[in-house]
Amino acid sequence: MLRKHTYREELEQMKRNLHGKGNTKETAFAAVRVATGLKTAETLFEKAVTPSDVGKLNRLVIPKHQAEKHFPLPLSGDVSVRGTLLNFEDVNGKVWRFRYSYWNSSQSYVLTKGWSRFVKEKRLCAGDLISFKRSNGQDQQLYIGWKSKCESDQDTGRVVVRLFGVDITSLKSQNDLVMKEETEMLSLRCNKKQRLVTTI
Amino acid sequence: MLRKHTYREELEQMKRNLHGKGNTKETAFAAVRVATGLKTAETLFEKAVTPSDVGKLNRLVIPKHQAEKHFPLPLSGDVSVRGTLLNFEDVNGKVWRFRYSYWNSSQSYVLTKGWSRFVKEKRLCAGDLISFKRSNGQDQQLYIGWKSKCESDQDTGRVVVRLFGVDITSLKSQNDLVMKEETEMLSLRCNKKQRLVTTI
DNA sequence: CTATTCACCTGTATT
DNA sequence: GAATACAGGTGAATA
Repeated sequence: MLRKHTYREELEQMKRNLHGKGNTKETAFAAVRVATGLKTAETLFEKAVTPSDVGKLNRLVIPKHQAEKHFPLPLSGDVSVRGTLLNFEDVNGKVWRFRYSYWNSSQSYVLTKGWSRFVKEKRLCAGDLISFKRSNGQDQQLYIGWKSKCESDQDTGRVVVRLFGVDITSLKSQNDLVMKEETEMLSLRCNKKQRLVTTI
Repeated sequence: MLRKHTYREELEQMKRNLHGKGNTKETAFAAVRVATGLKTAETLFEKAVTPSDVGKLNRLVIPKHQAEKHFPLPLSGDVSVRGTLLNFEDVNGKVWRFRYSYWNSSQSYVLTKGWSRFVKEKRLCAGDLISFKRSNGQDQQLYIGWKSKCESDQDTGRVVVRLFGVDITSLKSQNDLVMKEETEMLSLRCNKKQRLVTTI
């Protein structure tokens, strides 16, 4: 099913379709799949966020082993620099820029600046699962995903369902990726209203 | 009783005695008195520690007046620097390095880093009395002392009494300084056993 | 002002 | 036993 070699072509085709004539629903969905690149992104690791990760400390601890394996800090004269910025794209195509650094005092790797905004927008709760992925393509684009620990409550899909009264329960049986793409297409058109709901 | 002018001579004599022939018990006790310098240390001030001082805040508030009088923070361009490190020697000769700084938010002077370890090792409880002293000698060495608010329970002397079954109750009538020096001489020889007891 | 960010710190659980 | 990882904190600086 993976078609890495046609990726760039698909992206170009998507752009043509979106800005040109054939902007059908199906084309748009495909565009999202391509734009987010998740179909060819490998999951680097996942973490169930702790109360502290989503609390007032405004930071996410990256387990050391995963951090050093997947997010090595750039070196400056044989010493890791203080921090750097990492860009992650979410399933909606939104890019999140986080400050990523190492805290000497606690010997731990953390995402700091920008993280609290992600927690707020995604309504992350303790126990929710976040995932970090990297595109297999040339761009090595990083992605960030999230899943409610209880798929049946605060999930994005549910919110949209209640918003528009549209029965898309059948989408639940499909995989999360497709579901989130569908809900994203809805939220793109009704962004403000959804925000109102999601901030209740 | 103070014999400041003979201090350095006494120290030299102590060294000669310790490393030479005459290492009697009395000489050793004198050596401790000299080494700790407490006999010529003046007490700067005392404080009965509060529950917060020995609790989870991991800090000791130094009364402002005493702090500014005795522990002025170094200046850097007419402004007190953020913090500094102060070394205090306890009666056992152990050096405690505390971070000492001023908290703008509470307008108070505090000992932070290192303080909780002192609380734990000395088993400080709310109401216990701590004292700060400074050597009258050239070194201006700082000392820290502590006294249980209830001399008859967890005092260091008592622990040693129970440990070795030696009746040194008479020492109680002497001043704390001498008592602690005596008990120190015992603990120096029986360090491990005492630790076992004091960590019950 | 408040909220966020930053660079520290520590107790506890685990290895 | 010691060393490490990290969840849960802090004050201060900044936006």
